Amino acid sequence: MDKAGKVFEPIATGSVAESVIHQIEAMIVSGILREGTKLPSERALSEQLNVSRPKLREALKQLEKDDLLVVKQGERSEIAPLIGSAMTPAFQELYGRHPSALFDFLEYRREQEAFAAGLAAKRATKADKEILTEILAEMERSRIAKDFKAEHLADVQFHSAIVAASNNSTLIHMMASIYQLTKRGVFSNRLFLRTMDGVGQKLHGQHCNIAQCIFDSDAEGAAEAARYHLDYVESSIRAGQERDARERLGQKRKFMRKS
Amino acid sequence: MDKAGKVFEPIATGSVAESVIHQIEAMIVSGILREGTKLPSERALSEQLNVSRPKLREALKQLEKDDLLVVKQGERSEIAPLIGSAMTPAFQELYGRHPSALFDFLEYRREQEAFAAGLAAKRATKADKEILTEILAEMERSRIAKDFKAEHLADVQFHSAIVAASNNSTLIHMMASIYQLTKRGVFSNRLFLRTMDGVGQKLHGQHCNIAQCIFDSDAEGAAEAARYHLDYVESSIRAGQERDARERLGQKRKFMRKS
DNA sequence: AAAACTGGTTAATTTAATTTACCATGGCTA
DNA sequence: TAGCCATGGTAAATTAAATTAACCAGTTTT
Repeated sequence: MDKAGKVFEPIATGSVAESVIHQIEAMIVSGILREGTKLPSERALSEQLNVSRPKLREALKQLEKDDLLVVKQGERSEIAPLIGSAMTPAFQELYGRHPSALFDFLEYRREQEAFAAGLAAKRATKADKEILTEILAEMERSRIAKDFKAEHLADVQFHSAIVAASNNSTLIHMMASIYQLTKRGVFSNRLFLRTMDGVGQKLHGQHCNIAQCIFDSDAEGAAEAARYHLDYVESSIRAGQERDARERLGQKRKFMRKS
Repeated sequence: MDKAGKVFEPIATGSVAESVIHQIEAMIVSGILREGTKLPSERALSEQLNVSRPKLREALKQLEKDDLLVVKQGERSEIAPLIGSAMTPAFQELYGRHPSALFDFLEYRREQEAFAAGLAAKRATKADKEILTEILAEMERSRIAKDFKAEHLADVQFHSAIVAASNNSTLIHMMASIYQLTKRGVFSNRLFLRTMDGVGQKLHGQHCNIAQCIFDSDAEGAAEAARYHLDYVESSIRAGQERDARERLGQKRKFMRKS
């Protein structure tokens, strides 16, 4: 039995603090705990985890040390910033002004969101679908109220929720970085507002179609609907720009006739 | 954050004894610890597992309680019998005498071993392949020495090793029950001896072919070779039975001419 | 401004595990 | 056949890990 006697491995029951760290890290990676999310109080959290407060604090201290948590006395701990930026602030400024950058950006988004929509159609949970339904309702509310800022925010939340429903942590993270550009208004909001103006109803229909394909677990349909939507957004922006150019020419002609 | 605050799960670091039980049970299910295998002494095992002897004993006592371990003072603990019998002793006796039962048995074995050979071709480890090579050599040795008992045992070991290399615990267990019938001589050894007589060289070649397909990771080839082998065994047994029947008729004719 | 919430610290206590010593049984060898 | 050596069996003392409880300091809310 000497031969078989060497097949056992040392038992390694992790410490309480290690187990806590492991669970919180897993929740960060899977997107359940996003950057900025505040944790419950230490007392509440130790109760939920069924561990003592000193041991919980040991774990939280380690997470703070690893730059995953921000801890301040008197305030609840919160998840640290997780998203780096693919662009420096200076490049973001230039990128936002560069005319064709917007279309490159839309092209990239189109492919990523088609991918995400396909995955979401396969993997979305009941909770994911309810979130999508709520955001769609909020978009419609803010569109009717002509609250463009709220409508724009809801639009980003909608696309972000689809990516979340893909349950692919790498895609979630990389797209969060992309959506941050949109949230910050790297591209002039005027471009988006022109797109929305007059075609909001149609865009809403497309959003509903994407969601319906996800609800129906139609992966190909969801990917195609997402691709179609982003194509439509791009062509609307192009049409708006061309309309602007024609109006500028018309104003110039009118001015020349007066003199 | 009240909503998100309910997403943490209680930490459950298992006790030392629970971890030991878990590891040993996993080794039983995966076939590493077979029935009859003796464990290292408690002192050696506690050293390998890096746990205290009292805690190890606590785990072993629970395994004994679950009928997975046999513990006797002064002797090393051993894995308890794990294989139940699909047949009662009375039915085994009848089954062994029933003429067509042998062919039903071979038919069942043929399909199971083709399945196992295919899996083994995909999954066999280096250790699995070495074991097969060793058993093939032992079979050849005992065939040349005309040690039929040893040859028969090696044959069962060969087929059992293929099943083990499939790494499918359910298949391993169910086939262990089947091979036990063979080991016990449920079917008259005379049938098998007649098969071996005169065709041993050919059967050996088939064994080598099966093994070679497994070494080559040829799943389809391995399954086909296994199926062909069991077909050949069956047809050899049938031929032997027909030869016996003709000899009995010839003896009767000879006796009638004398009177 | 006081109360209530939060994080921050530490000593006392409890629990789980380890260490150590010894007993009982069985097999092997001189 | 007795002694030795292996094994499993038992239990008390010690150590390590975790919990409990109490209190302090900062921030937010009423």
